[in-house]
Amino acid sequence: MVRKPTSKETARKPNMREAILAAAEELFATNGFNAVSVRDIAQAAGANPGSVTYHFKTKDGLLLEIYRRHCGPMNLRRSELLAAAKRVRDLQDRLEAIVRAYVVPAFTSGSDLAGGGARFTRLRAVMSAEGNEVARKIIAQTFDDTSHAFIDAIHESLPHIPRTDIVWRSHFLLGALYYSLVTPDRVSRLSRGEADGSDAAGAIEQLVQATVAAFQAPALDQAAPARRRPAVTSKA
Amino acid sequence: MVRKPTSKETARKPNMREAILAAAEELFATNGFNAVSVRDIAQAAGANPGSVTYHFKTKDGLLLEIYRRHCGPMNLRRSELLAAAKRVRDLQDRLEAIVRAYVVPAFTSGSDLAGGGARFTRLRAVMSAEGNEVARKIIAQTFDDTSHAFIDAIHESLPHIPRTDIVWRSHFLLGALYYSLVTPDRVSRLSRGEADGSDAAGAIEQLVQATVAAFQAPALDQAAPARRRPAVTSKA
DNA sequence: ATGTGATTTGTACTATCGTACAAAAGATCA
DNA sequence: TGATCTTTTGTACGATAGTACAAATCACAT
Repeated sequence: MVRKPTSKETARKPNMREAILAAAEELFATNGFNAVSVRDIAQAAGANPGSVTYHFKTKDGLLLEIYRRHCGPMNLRRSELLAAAKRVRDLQDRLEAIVRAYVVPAFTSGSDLAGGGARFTRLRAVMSAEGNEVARKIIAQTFDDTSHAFIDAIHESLPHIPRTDIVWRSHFLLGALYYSLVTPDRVSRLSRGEADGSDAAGAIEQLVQATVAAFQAPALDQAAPARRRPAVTSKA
Repeated sequence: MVRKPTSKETARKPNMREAILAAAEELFATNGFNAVSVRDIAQAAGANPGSVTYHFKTKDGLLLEIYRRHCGPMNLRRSELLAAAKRVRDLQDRLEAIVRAYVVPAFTSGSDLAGGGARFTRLRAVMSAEGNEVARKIIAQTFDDTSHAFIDAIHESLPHIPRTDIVWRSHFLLGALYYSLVTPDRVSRLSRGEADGSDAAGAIEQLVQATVAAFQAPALDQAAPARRRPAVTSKA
């Protein structure tokens, strides 16, 4: 023991496990689950392929651990922000605060790592699109409670809107949120450089503003029955 | 030539090529590109694996042909509906007609097959999420023109909203649209059976209603500067 | 210094992938 | 009917997938 830095929280703690998790998260979020091989992940993490098996047993196990790592903190943060939002007096402000409480944790860090929130949310978006079984199970049993809590809170702010409409609009919100993280470049392209799709703060403001308005739209049933003029059916 | 039914458009034309295209479309749209093997597709189409290679050379070629098959008709239909929508006098009605012109072809049949529009749109959603290269190229050079046309039309209906905001909100619309087709079961689940996420007509009405309201939301810059109270930052 | 448990490495196995290609089968027209 | 072109079949090849496992290495308390 000649002044060895105890290797705890001091100089470098390579911590292969963490490196693998981070690399897998990044690769899965950008390329999908099946397009990324265990060897790809190992290489990106500077690890040996066998090391992945050692720490996570299977590729599914690795994905599972990524979810476990993020779900708790993100839902906790959402709960905190939702509780705070519910205390807002003004009804309009409260609705905006609720939406913000839902959106912000998805874009920003869930716990420690910078941009981790956005990366994990993008991962969820991609897994959802691919119909990943592991993800589907976790999502349903981890996020549905949170989703219901938000839907209920929004419904309380908009009692005249049927719950069904609130559910649909919440669904649209999540879809818009996901898509913003999946292809931010499309926004930059279509705006001809005027907007930056990768700017999280800008995306949040735009999303919150648009979503609040969408929630406040009149309910479907009571939409002025005199002006039904869909103009939908063209000749095939 | 003894009255042979010329095999054109008559009795049965198995047309393996079409069967393979349909099977691939379905499988890609629900499982992603890499999760589906050429053998899976062949089996689902009742064809031989080698037959896929014969008709489409490569797996990428197969995906490419799926896009080629749908892009033209869908964009044509959108153009027709957009042109009709632009002729609507009332500004509010016109905006709704424009949004409808964008949404409806994505949910309904692009040309002949029932439900083909929704299936192809779901395919695009999944490919987009997976960052598929083949899809990315086609999308950018095939759909950006249409997107710009819609953005311009919407901007004309809402001249007081900056184009950047319109772009963002159009982006949210597409994200919501995609997500509705990717996980319709989530709507059914969260609404506790009150809504059916698989009901295309219902989804369209909800999406149009919510989106029109989102487009009509005040612009970001001029959002009453006195009421900035984000209530965002919690104690990490 | 040494023993012990945790981690990393290297390698190998089997399965499946996309694709190629020759042979069989089917269609078409003189 | 026989020749020719298109389509389908069957099989095979090299590459790569996920995972297992023994050996090597490391961390560290004694």
